[in-house]
Amino acid sequence: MMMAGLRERKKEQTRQRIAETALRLFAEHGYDAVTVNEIAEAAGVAKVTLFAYFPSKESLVLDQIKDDYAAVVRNRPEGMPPLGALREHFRGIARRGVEAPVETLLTRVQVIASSPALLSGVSQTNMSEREELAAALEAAMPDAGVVPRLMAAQITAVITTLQETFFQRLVKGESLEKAVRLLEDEVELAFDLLERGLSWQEGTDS
Amino acid sequence: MMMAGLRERKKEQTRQRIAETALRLFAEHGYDAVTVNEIAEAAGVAKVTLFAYFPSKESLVLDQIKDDYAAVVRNRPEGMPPLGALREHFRGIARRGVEAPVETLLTRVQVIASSPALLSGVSQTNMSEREELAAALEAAMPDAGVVPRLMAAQITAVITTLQETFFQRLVKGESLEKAVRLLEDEVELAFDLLERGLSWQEGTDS
DNA sequence: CGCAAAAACCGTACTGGGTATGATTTTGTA
DNA sequence: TACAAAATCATACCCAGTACGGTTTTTGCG
Repeated sequence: MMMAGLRERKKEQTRQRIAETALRLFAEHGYDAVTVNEIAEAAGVAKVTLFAYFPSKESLVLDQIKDDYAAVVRNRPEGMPPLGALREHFRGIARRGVEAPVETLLTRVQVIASSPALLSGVSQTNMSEREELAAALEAAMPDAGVVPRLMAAQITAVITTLQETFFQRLVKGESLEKAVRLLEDEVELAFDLLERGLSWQEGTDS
Repeated sequence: MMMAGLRERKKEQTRQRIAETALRLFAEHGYDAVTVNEIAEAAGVAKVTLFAYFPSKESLVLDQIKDDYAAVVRNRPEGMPPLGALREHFRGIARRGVEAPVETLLTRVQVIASSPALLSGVSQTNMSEREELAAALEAAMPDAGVVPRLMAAQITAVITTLQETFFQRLVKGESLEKAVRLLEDEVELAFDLLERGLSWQEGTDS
């Protein structure tokens, strides 16, 4: 009868417990120094079960970090250019700061930043976002050759850089408020740069 | 007495043999289906020796694919803007086509394209190129905040896209000449886009 | 040449991520 | 209560990569 289940809730709970345990152990001893066996044991499950919930050790940390730029482009209001829609989207994100508890987020960022394997995983995620955005842009502007792909590459790269900068500041101990304020300005700057080109606003240097 | 050695030559030879053997086996049976043990055996060395020459299975294919954009920026002639120097650099690469034997190159590209692990490795390489370029740009235009990093991200992303497009055409059976001709045009287009912005030359679509 | 030191090489055994198998327990429902 | 589906598990396995300790090859030099 689809009771919308006790079962489901228990699964979600177990999943949560595994992820939390993993993050805690990683933060304590470092990503490489913790084995999945230890995580499983500490979370009270078997290794096999852990891998039934998470497809890899990386995914214990990187689960659900993927944003969906392509959807932003597809669902943009009539008459708004793709780039404008994306600018609005990130303006919104920057303005309302970060919703998740800062503590956990910060721990996660620190763990990621300290492990090459995880950083690589992040850039993998970015690459797949880029491909999806490229597909959405190609749909929005057909017969434009490589242009949509070039646009997608530039946009994704810029967004990634903004995120990196933001998180670096948090890791360095900057307050959330200040980091958010700086991010707001940089979102505008970055999209201006995208729209008007790198030769705009250089001035001093040749 | 630093005979500039027999030793050196033999090492280079062994290294070459390992890489060639690996590429051949990967092309025949697929990247995942070949174990490093098999490669080592086929190349007549021990697994340990293979890993003394190559730090990982991936590197058997991805060795030396890294370009050095940062150097292009650092060594640019007096008075030339960084972006102009990079444009010249890639114009040159496109014009003189590909120097390595097309056969081997094509095999390598096919193998890479067919393996997620290798694709991930490529994007890792791109990321480190991006960081180096960012450092060079920051040196070229100090006190510009995030701008150099944003530029580096955009430039690297665009170049990566051009490379991907080029190789995709080769894999699809396009002739080298035609692929090179298209690449030449796209280099110009891509750098125009970088310099003048995405809002330039859109026209049809809003 | 002969010989010692360095460097390359190798066999073996190990670690750790991830998977296959097949058995066992838990849970929703009749 | 009974039963089928789903979740969990112990175990054994595969493969990339490393540690260890020993053997062979190369080289510089007397």
